[in-house]
Amino acid sequence: MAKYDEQLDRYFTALGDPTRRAILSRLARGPASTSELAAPHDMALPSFLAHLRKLEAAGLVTSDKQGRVRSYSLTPDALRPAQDWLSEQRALWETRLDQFDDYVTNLTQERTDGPRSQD
Amino acid sequence: MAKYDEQLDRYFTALGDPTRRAILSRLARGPASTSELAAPHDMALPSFLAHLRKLEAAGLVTSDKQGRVRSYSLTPDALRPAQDWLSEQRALWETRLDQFDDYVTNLTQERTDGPRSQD
DNA sequence: ATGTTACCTAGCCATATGGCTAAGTATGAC
DNA sequence: GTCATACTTAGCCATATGGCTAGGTAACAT
Repeated sequence: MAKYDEQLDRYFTALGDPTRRAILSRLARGPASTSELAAPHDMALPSFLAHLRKLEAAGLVTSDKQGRVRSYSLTPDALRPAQDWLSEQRALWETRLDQFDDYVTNLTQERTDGPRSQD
Repeated sequence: MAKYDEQLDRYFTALGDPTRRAILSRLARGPASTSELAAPHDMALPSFLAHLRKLEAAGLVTSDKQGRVRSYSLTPDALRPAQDWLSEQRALWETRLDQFDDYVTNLTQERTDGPRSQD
């Protein structure tokens, strides 16, 4: 499964930067224009715009330009995919940690010197 | 809050790569050695090792070397922080989307021409 | 002791990322 | 029309990232 999910790449990569997470937190308090968003960040505007573009490419925010002002807001269900992926993984491997626990117990008791390739 | 959470940076950045997510999925099926993990990836070993190191630096996996074999396994609660951050953000902004809805309604009714800088 | 296996280190290279300045475009104000 | 505002584009630069080969080092096998 998963034929190389580039969207998920952009997603997590976008979240892996403090400036971008700060933007998201700020937007959580309501929509804002480019310059409003940029103000607290000590960074030239073009550099800042690059972050906004990445967030938008990742589907985390959307923007709408009216006149000369571009307004950004959070994409409503944007974090769902990440949460889904994470909880899926977590479920998978918590199950597995249990099974592994079994396996080790088993091994200790039986002393079967086999490899663990159980793929 | 959040005085620049570098761990969260490493975390999300580590997840933002298909090879590394594949490693995690593989490990969800049980611990494995370096070469077992590397096998399905068409990549030179040193390049692959770099991914493993990033996952470990992010706290997503742990490793243990016995003899000449290093075995990797998932860090049990590793995905919690990411999940927590995500659901916190989501809660925040879903609340806010409601509040914003209120705000807009209010604005439409009262016609108060105030700025929205409420940070 | 010699060889093989399994991993590690060092160093190189190409591209991506994240920052900058300078200059351009388009809208709103006068 | 002229000017200020609010982005946007273009192009430069330094560092980080992700890949490679070549050559270790340490453990197991013979």
